[in-house]
Amino acid sequence: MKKKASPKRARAKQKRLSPGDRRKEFVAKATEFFSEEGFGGGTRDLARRLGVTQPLLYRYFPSKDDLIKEVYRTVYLEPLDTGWEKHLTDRSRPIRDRLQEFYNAYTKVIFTRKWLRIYLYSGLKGLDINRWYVGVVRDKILTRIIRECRHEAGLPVQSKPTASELELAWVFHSGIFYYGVRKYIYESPVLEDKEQMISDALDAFLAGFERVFGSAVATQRAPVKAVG
Amino acid sequence: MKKKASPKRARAKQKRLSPGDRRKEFVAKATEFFSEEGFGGGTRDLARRLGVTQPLLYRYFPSKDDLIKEVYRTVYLEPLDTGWEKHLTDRSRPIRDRLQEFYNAYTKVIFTRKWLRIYLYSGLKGLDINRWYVGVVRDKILTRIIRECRHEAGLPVQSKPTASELELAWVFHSGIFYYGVRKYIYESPVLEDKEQMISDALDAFLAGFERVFGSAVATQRAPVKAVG
DNA sequence: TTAATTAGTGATCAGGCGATAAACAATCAT
DNA sequence: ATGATTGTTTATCGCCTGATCACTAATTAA
Repeated sequence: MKKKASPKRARAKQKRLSPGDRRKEFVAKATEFFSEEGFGGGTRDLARRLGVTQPLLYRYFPSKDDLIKEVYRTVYLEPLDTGWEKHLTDRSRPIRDRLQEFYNAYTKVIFTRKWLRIYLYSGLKGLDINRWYVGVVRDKILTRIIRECRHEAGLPVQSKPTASELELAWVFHSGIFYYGVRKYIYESPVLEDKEQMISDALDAFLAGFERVFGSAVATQRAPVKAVG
Repeated sequence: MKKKASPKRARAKQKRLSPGDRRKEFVAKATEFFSEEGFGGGTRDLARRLGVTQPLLYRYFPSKDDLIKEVYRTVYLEPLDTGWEKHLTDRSRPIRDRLQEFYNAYTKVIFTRKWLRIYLYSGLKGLDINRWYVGVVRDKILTRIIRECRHEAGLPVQSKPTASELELAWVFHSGIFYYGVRKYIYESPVLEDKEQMISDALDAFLAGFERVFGSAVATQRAPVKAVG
């Protein structure tokens, strides 16, 4: 329903964007901004970074806190599009390959300075969304991993994971997670080959799981890691 | 000017402490305060918590930032009095026992809400003292652990740890560390028995180290964990 | 073209912040 | 006691913060 195309000449100072795009742009840049400055960062500095004036933020978000909540939402939902279960539960493939691929994909999403910082900031705030995410990791990832490990070790897979099993899975998972923290937040030197780190951690976890929880009969081991 | 007739009752309002004790008290309570509120917490709120007025802080510390630095110093030096090497390098005892005892003692110090929060806050700020601490953990703890693991596995112990060895040790260490984060910061339910968590993590780490780096000959295993 | 609508801005407010100076009050040397 | 010293408070300053309002300018509907 465009009557005339004449005014779409290249405006030197094209300020006006469609509301939807503007909002998305604000949230995206605000995520970067707050991830660096922390959520104590000022709305004026944020607006400067966006190339607009500070009051404009309040046309799109009722308050700074609402903007922050939107930042949380987008950040926390980001890793959930990875297609977890597909990797984890396909029993036609060796469990080790499945876990390796899952953590390759998962860490590809969360191992960014932006994501990790927002995550830690919100964790320190004790937000509900953080608790929710921890629950998702436990129920959708770790519980599944344990079930697959049990299956592999010839143990019954029906019952819920024990606290000990869950804890070992958490320690494993957190160890991998913290690789990202060391690299992207502490900016500490790490083993450059991320996949080898995952591979070695997997060896330890799988061996440990079987040693601690495995039945006496099943003593088969995962294949030795491929040397690069 | 003033009437001395008034007795010195009701003088409990104003208390006078020696400067040294006052300072220590301020730093200690400031640590608690900042660990909860973050370092964006206001000096007025802090003073209220101390039971004094806000300007008094500036008689003891030139600025808020100086107070914060002192908080960092005390917090970061706290875990260094544990007597690490004593636990780790006494080869008359099994390596597993040494590691278990070391991590029992170490986590007894750092697994507090206060310590973990200050640590994470300072990590997000990218402070030098945080980098320094990471280096201490690497050089004084992980490097020693690797050396002991090599000794146990019949490998040469002279050369510096490889990047892969260090990484596996980091993943193990971080997994234990993050248990504290989950418990005291995320306030997520964890396995109540901390020492069993350490024990299981140790099983996995030792088994993993040997599997990944161990020579073909040394296949002896650590004793099975005691069932509770 | 014109009128209505809406993205974007300048000015500003109330409140909180870190920090300072001066007045006050408790202690100590004499 | 007296005065000097020093811990503590009251009052306040300048700055920055999140938020609001009236206004301008770009877009759209008629």
